Amino acid sequence: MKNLEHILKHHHLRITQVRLDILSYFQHQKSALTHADLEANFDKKFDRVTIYRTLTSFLENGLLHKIPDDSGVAKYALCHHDSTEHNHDDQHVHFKCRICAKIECLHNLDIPALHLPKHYKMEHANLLIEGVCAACNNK
Amino acid sequence: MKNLEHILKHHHLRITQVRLDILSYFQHQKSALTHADLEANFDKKFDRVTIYRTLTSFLENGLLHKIPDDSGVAKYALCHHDSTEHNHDDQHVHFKCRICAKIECLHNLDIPALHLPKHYKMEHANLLIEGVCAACNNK
DNA sequence: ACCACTTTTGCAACTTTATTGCATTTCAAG
DNA sequence: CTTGAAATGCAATAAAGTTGCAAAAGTGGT
Repeated sequence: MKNLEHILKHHHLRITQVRLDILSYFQHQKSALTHADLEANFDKKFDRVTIYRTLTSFLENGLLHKIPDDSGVAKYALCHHDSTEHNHDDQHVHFKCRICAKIECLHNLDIPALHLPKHYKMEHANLLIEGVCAACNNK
Repeated sequence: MKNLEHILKHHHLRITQVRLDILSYFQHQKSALTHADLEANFDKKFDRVTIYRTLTSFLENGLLHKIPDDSGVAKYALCHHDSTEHNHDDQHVHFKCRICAKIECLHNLDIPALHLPKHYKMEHANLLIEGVCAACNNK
C-alpha cells in the first residue's frame, strides 16, 4: 500500500493534517464511516466543518465513495482503484447488517448485468444488500 | 384499482383527509416523492409534522416504501402489492435520472440473484440504477 | 345517532445533519 | 523565502426530521 502522502498527491489534494488523519482512519476501518464517526474521533483535533469539507474533497477527488442507504446519514468508504475522478465507476456491492448496522463493501462481488427498458441509459449502479453480516451471524 | 378508503382500511389505517389526499397524490405520480414535494402541495391544508407522520404510517403499514439514494432526503413510492407489513419484500429496481433527478420504480425488473460470501445472510436487496431516463433521453 | 375510547392532528419547541461567509492560517511552487 | 492559492476555524444559518402535549376527529358498540 502506498503511503498516505503519496495517495493524497495522486488525488490532487494538498497534504494537511486533517487529511492524513482521516485517510489513515478510513484505511484502518473495514466498514463505512459517517461524519459523526469521524467527529467522535477527531472532535478535539479538528473542527466539524473541516471534517465535512475533508469528506467532500475526498469524494470529489475519487478517494471516497458515498454509499446510498435509507438512514438519511451520509456514509463513506474508500475507493479501491486509482481513479482521481468523482463518480468514476467502482462497481461493487454494499452490505448493510440489520444487527450491527454497519455497511461493508463487498469488493469481490460485481453487480450483475441488467436489461433496462427502452430509452433508459444506465451510467452507474448501486446494489445494497441488507441482512446479517458474517460477524453477527457467528455470535 | 380499489378506491382510496378501501386501500387505507386494508392497511389498517383510519380514514382521514390527509391520508386520502396524500395517497391519491402518490397514485397520480409516476416518480418517487419527498416530504418537501408533499409540503409544497399541501402546505396550506396540512401541517408539515402531519405530513411526516402520514408518511411514517404509510411506511409502517406497507403502503409505501422508502428508496435509498445518496441525496440525504427520504424518497417514497407506492408499493405494488397487498402486503400490510413494513419491510415486506417488494423486490424491484429503482432508476434515478441524472438530468431530472426523479426516481422511478421499474416494477418489471427483478433484482438478479447474487452469491454472497460465506456466513452472510441476505434478507433484502436494493438496486438503484443511475443514468438518463426515457423522458430526458427523448428531449 | 350517540357515547366512550382511541388515534390523529396542529402547534411549538427542539435535535440532528449539513452548508455558507469570512478572516486567519497553512501549503507548496518557483 | 516569498507569494498566491487553498485550507482551516469560528459563527451563523439552513434543511430535514422528531417529540410532547392539548385539542380535534375517527370508529366500534349500543
